[in-house]
Parts: sequence; C-alpha cells; structure tokens
Amino acid sequence: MARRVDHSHEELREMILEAAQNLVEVDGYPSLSMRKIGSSIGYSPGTIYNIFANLDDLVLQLNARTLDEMYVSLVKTKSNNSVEVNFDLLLCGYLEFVDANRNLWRALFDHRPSIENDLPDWYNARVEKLLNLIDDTLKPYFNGEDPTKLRKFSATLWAGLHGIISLTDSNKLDVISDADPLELCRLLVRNFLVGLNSSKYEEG
Amino acid sequence: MARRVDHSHEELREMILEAAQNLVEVDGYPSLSMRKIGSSIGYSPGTIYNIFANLDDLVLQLNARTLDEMYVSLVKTKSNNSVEVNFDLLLCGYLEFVDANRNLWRALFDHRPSIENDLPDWYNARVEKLLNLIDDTLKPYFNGEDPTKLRKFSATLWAGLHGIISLTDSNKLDVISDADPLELCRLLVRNFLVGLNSSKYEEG
DNA sequence: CTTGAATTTTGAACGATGTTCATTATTGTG
DNA sequence: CACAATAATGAACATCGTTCAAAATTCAAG
Repeated sequence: MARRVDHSHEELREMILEAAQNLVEVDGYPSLSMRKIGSSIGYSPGTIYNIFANLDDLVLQLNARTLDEMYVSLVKTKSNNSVEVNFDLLLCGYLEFVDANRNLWRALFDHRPSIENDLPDWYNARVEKLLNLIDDTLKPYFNGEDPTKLRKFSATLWAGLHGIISLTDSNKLDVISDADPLELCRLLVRNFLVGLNSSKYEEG
Repeated sequence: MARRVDHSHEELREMILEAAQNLVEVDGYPSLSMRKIGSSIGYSPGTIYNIFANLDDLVLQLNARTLDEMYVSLVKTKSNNSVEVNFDLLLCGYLEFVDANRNLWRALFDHRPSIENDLPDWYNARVEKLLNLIDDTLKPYFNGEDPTKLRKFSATLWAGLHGIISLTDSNKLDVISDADPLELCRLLVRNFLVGLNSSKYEEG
C-alpha cells in the first residue's frame, strides 16, 4: 500500500506532533512510542521516519513546541510594576504553566538527546527567547551595564528556580515538611534580588 | 539448574549493585539493563528478581549508594572558616564529585521511579543527611532561630544549585556564551547569602 | 544412606520497544 | 495507456523488563 496522500508532508508533521503531544499529556513522556503515535493517526510507524529522523528528533521538536506555548503564556505577564512584582508575575505564570502542562513540561527535561552534542540552533533560539523575558524583567537593575552580565544573572536565577521546581516535582525535596514550590521560589528570588541590588554598591 | 549457592543472598546483592554501578559508570544509566547485570556477574536475569523487586528498585538502591559516597566526599570539606568560605568548599566538593562520577550522579535524577508515590524512608534519610551538611554550614546565620526556617533556606539554596548544575550538564544553558557551572553557582550563592544576611535586619 | 521437601537458578516465553528496508500500492507524467 | 517516481507498509531484527514452570541442588528426617 502507499501514497494515499491523504495528507501533505506538512499536514502529516502537524498530525504527528499533535498526536505525540496528546499522548505525552495523557500518559506521560516515558510511555510515548512510535507505534502509539502511528496508530493514533492511522499510519504505520514506518511513515513517521519519512518526516522525523527518529524518536529523539520527534521529541525535541515536540519540546520546541512546548517552549513556544510557554512563551505565549509568559509574555502575557508583562506589566509596568517594580522589578520585584514583575518577576513575581513571571514566576507565577511559569508555575501555572507547569501545573497546567505537567507532563509536557517534564518531557522538556526528562528527554535526554542520545547524542551528547549541542542542541540544534532552532531549539536554543526558543530558550533564548524565554531567557530574554527574564532579561527584560531584571534590566532595570543593570542600567548601562554589560548585557552579558545581565544575561548571566538571568540564567543563574532561572536555573535556580528550575532546580527548585524540578526537585519538588520529583518528590526529592520531601525531606522538608511542606515543600511548597512557590514559597521556596520566592525565597530564592527575594534573597537573590536583594543580594544583587546591594552588591551593586559594594562592587562599584 | 539451581542452588549453586556460590554466594549468599547478601553477597549476591553486593555483586549486583557493584555490577550495576560499573555499568552505569561506563555506559551511562540509560543503557543499564537486567540482562547486562546478570551476564556481568555470571547469573541469569531471573536471579536478580530474587533480591530486587525490579529494575526501579535496583536503581533506587544504587542511587542510595551514590548518595552515601557523596556524603563521604562532602563531609571531608568541613572546616572552621566563615560561612562563605565553608559553603564554597562544600560547593567545590560537590562539583568535584559530579565531575568524577558524572554518570552515577546523572542516574540520581534521570531515574524516575514509575510509582508516583513518595520515595522510601531509607532513601530520604540519605538526602536528609546531605541536607544536614548544608544546615551545619549555614547555621551561624540562624542563631537561635526556628530550625525549620534554616532547613527551608538550605533546601532552597541546594535546589537552586542543583538547577544550575543539572541544566549546564544537559547543555541546556548553552545560550550563555560560557556557562561555567562553578561561576554561576557562586553567583547564586553570593547573592543569596548577602540577601539572607541583610534581610535578617529588615525583617527582625 | 536414602528419600523427599525446600530452595535456588534457569531460560524460554510474552509483550513490548526503536529502527530498517524490501515490497507494494498509488500517483503524476510523458 | 505505460512507466517512473514516490508514499506507505509491515515483517524482520535486536533489544528490553518481567514472569514462571521446570530443573537442579541442598538439607533434614527417617
């Protein structure tokens, strides 16, 4: 059998990613499989290899989509308040996204591309876009300073928050009586921002 | 065939964990398998199920061992300096351990027990022990204060550092030109500690 | 010393998985 | 209408975790 051409290459790509997204949302990333994707769109697994190099590639492109949706969610939180309030809105928006899309969010980090190499540019571009949101929020603290310094602070803070959320999500912070992610995140942000601000006057 | 009884139950347990540790160290956690463990100790895979419930259980016990070794490494860094220096020694010790045992360290977090439930007590006890090291280091900042508050700060800082190290390890912070984990970690620690110290006088 | 119960180990079996590729069915073109 | 290009298939291969009846060995009782 062949060439039903019910769907164009691009349509098929969309259907596959849509199906994969659905399967991950419902059953979680670990149980995602080529065969399930195929059967859920009415194609054989072999067909998927016409469009994606392998499952790694497919998941990476699914993750890129998740980052896109995350950006759409987070960019809405922009407002004209103090740095502290702006950042808190961003943080809350992020936690809401994680809550609403837990399994997709997990796939972002549980997926380890088998090739140790760097991630592709089109993927890093999405991360860059998200990091820019943080840059924008912290920018008032870095007026006229080296932008790479700002970027370093943004990345540090963002990575720190990721650690808290990821460890609480995997129950690895249960040693604390009540490990509320938002509370711990705010603790990190508050102290980090205070430190950031006060160090400006010390270091020059 | 059966009951060679070449090895006692306890010996067998040790051999299995030793083999698993070796396989993870060399080829990484994702390629660990019951069959490989079995063949590397000269037993059939079925035998392993007499001692471990399943692969999940086995890896969890392997991870507990890794936490034990990590504790032995980190407890050596204890010294009588300022909080800042003490913490930096702890941090450097941790990064050295990660460098020297990358694949075992990755297994700690890449392994997701399939049951969503809490981790077993004997596992959490190891995490607790490690967190106590951080508690001890930060303690001078919390003289006579609620120990649960200290614990919250320790966990927050530790989780934050984990986020930085874990994201740099998986190349997910490559959007920063030179994402040196130690530098970013120190950035987080320095600002967090400054914030922590100064907030004490504000909040009372 | 023999018999039989208890216990340890096996490995075939089952249902999965990702991936490959010769084969087939369909389409567009000449 | 025939033929080349192409889309889709699904069997095949090598894996995987896990189960469990069968077999092999030991130990204890008679």
